[in-house]
Amino acid sequence: MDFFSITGRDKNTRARTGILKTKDGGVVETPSYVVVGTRGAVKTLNSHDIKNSKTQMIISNTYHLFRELGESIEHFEGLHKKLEFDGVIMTDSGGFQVFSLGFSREHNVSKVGFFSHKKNGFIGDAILALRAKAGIRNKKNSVRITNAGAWFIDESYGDKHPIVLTPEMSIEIQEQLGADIILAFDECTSPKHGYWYTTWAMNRTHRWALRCIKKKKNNSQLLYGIVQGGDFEDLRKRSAKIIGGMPFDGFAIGGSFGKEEMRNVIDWSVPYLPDDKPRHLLGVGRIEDILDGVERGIDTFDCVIPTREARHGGIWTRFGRYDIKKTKYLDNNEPLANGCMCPTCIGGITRGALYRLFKEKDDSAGRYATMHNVFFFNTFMKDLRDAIHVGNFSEFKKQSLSDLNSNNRDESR
RNA sequence: GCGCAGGUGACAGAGCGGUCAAUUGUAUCAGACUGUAAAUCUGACGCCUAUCGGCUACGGAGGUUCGAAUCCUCCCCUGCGCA
Repeated sequence: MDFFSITGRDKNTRARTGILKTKDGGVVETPSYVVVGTRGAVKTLNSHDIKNSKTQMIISNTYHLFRELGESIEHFEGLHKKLEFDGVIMTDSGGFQVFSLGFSREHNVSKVGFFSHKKNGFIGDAILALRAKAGIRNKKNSVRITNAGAWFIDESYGDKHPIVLTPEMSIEIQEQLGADIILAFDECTSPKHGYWYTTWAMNRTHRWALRCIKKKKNNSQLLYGIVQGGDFEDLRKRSAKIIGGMPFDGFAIGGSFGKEEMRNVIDWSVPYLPDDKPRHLLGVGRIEDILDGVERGIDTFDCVIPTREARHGGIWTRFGRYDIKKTKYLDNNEPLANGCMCPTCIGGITRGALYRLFKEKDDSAGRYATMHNVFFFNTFMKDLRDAIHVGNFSEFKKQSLSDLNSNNRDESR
């Protein structure tokens, strides 16, 4: 049962290093970045690319895989086979989709902060009628939440009837998907919800957590509980205390909140979570956020930023992000980042070359960019671990932030 | 030379009497992206102006009309067909 061991601590903060060993022999050094592979694949990458980009962990998603696999999930080969990945795999429970397909759309809020623009797709009358029948008032919201579970009426799947996901189903599906670490089914709430709704939802998440624990059969998987409670101090503390007191193997902090609130949320939650178990911060992964999280005792992070932004032409370096699609990179023969040892840069793909691939809409553009970004984030985590090991975390954080901010003047490295 | 089809903003291509500085796509520029509704989305995109607004524009020159990218005449140019 000793799957997580702490190997080092920072003297002045809650930052720590550890080793996470799963029951199938997967080993991860923390703090670590979890690469997102929602549908059982890291977009644009093959298994070699994933490995070559130094990936230790991948997270896939219950909701999307369940929708995609349907009945055939019974014969699913398992995520390790699907991804051809022998590192550690997590699955999200589908709890985030309760939010991202639900109130996120209704309230126009994202994981951190608000959407800067509205995204309005066309929704057919049949879907709207189904939603109305299910008691969903808002046109954009496709989720009905009850104490039993969540009902999805998703226009992108052209649903003819609501698709149910309950805590029990989520666990069952996650057992079939076969990740090393699975998550309790929770309700991620919106910051636009008030105190009472957030309390109500949080209590429901707590009850769902118990149902997940009860349902779980597979002993080779580790189950994490999820702390909710919005951006309310007393709720976060209560949730951390309650979830932290349940027999989970690890803990995650979830929710949608503002950038400033995020630090508070972690500070309120972490002290109530068992110190000897791993702590995951769900869906957060900008460099500055990682530094803030690690400083506050977070061990693992997952985020779409390295992969999604890569596909959008965003190239990460320690000086921040730049857009490789800008014309000024046309004849630039430098590597994506100076001294970078990622497969893309080592492979001789220069900025000019990648610029051209993006302009030609070549499929490999996203792949090269993704490999670079994933490698960058993973390497950043390695440097961060090393800094903690040598008692240098605070200096590392300061230097990293200073490098990031220098991006305003010169993003050329 | 004859016949037909055309010439619209960087390009492609709508519009065919007023609501047209002109739909749309591409390109360009700027921005966003945090448990993936996302290889996506938003905004700008003739000139001047912070804004109101003004100015110049739909091959060229005239004309008809209160009013023309849209109708008429002539001219120039392009593509296809026939000689």
